[in-house]
Amino acid sequence: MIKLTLKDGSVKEIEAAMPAAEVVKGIGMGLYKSACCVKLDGQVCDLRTTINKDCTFEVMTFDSEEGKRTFWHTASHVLAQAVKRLYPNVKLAIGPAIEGGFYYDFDTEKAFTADDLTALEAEMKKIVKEDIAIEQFGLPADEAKAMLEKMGEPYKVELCAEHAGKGEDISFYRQGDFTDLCAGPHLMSTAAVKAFKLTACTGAYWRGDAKGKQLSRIYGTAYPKASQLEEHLKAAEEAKKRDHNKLGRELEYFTTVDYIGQGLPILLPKGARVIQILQRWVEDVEQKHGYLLTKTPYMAKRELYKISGHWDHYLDGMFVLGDPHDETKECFALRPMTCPFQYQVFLNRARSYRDLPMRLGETSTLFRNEDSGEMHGLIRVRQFTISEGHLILRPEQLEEEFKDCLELAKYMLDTVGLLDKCTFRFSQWDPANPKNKYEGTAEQWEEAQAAMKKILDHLGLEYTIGIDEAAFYGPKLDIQYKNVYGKEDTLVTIQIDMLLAEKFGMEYTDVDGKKRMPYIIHRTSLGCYERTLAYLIETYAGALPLWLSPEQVRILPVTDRAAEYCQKVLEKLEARGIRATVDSRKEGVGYKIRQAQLDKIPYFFIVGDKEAEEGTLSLRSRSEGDLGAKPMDEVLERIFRENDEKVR
RNA sequence: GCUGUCUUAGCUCAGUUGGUAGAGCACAUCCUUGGUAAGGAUGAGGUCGUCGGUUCAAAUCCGAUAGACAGCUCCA
Repeated sequence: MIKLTLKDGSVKEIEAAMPAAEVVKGIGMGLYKSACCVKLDGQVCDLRTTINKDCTFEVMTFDSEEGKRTFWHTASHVLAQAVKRLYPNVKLAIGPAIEGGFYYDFDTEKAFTADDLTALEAEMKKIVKEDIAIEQFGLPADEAKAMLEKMGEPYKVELCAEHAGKGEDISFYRQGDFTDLCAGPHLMSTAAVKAFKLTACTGAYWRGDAKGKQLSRIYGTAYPKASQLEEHLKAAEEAKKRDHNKLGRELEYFTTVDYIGQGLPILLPKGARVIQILQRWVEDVEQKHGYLLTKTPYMAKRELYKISGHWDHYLDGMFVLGDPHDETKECFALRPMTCPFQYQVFLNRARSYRDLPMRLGETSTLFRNEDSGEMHGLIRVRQFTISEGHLILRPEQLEEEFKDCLELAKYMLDTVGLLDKCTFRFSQWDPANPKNKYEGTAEQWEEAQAAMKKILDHLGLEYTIGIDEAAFYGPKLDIQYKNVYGKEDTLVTIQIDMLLAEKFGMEYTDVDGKKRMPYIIHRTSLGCYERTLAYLIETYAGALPLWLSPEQVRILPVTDRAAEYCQKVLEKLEARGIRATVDSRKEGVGYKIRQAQLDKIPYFFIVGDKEAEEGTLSLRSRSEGDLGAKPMDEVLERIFRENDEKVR
């Protein structure tokens, strides 16, 4: 007798060992039909797994993350089968489930294009209709290798070789004429993959190595029901409408010009205004947090970057003025970071422990010659301005100061309304990194990472770990944000650096009169203003909170008889620092309202004879619509109050 | 940098198998003083991203190049 503890706590007994699928059938055929995989003692397992001992038994449907992944993984096999049927010479690489769907990488003579997807979808439809049973089998490593070689799948042979060392059988899945090396789990039949769509085809490197072979990747998504697929595709369409790269241009926050160059956006008056508001606010808040404002040069001689190590690591990514390799002549480079410039402030004279912590802040413009394929709207650019800062510390100050940096960043992200959707990543080095990216000794890295881990754990911060995501000089805490396409970038970073101080000969005299080397925290509070603006536009769909709106109030006169009254109201608004305009064009009030609404102005006043006479304002908000006529002071007071609150 | 797609008026897009370009919005002028999401009329605006090639003839076909988009790789 085998005892299975179900999700609801009840116990189901089975007479003898049997596949999980049979157990699920026993619970109910309805459940079996929607089952994707099972969790046995918390482990995700295939429905084919034989149950031969007591365990907890949980059935995972498409509603669960694990169920989705199994479903999408099978969908990727259906895709691969279709590709093999239509293009027998194509070689298979890998085809995992990912967030929101799946992809499969293929090695093909000619890369797939959007036109090929239609034919592939049709073939997939056939495979689903054929209701092909999916079977799993294992082979000893040498037999597996021989079979894959016979099948002519070099990438699979390579993957097989990797698994061979473990001494276990190599797992395969077969569905009719298609067999794939795969650890699973998978659905029981192709029939379940009812609604699917191939969404994109792109290039992707084998094993993520840009020097390696480039494969042709097909992305797709799939659902049990057509209605779910429709819903997903619709949601993706809706998300695209918030794309800052589109909306930001439409609303005239920024633009780009071919002959200025890639990654060099022009901030139009609205975008420039928002960034100015953010900058002034950040500088003021940082001052209150004890930061000393600095202003350092935008370029330096090559020698500075040689000391810092950036010359060796990032020469290709710098804008160099002069011949970088001609040592007989002076050579400058635009700065790609602020660190070594700001260190000079500390180095200006001999320092004592009494000077520490020294918190340096700067609104710093940086230049990085990104690869041509990297630029994206305001998110990835070649010139950007960051709320940069470096803290120079005694080692015992590290924890408290790091905590303050994090608190400050969280406060700022919360105030602008981005914190809710941020995630935290502890970016560590990879001791096995083949690119030889990291400097310093293993001991130094272990020390810095242990220090950061301790701090993060003390704070109880939830974070993921990013191996090989560290800077060359130290580990980072990255605050990540996703754009409307789901692509993640770093919004804010706080880094511990135990290496650069030594390179620059930074030291302080400690209490005991001995010279010691400080620790350094590299940090930003609100990140790059361009990127932050991009995320604000996407998060708010262009309707920025009142305090960040470039134009906060627009006054719409109904007739020019109200001009004088409008002017009076405008002056009252301006006296309190509200950014307001009067739309005095000779247009109908309906037309002006439509314009104000499309421009996403937070509040607008409709002002005609009635209001001028009664001393009122007809208030309209972009979100609540017509709010009716109210006494002028009441309306103004409401706006002043909301503006001061920085409410979202 | 790599793979794929794309580039026609300020914006969104039409433009049949090659025969030197159209619409809507926006803009300008005039009329309209109009009350909660588009009042009317007229007009201006394009060497079809750029350069080169094929052709009697190129927005249309070919090549190069610059931008844009998605993904990969990179991101101090």
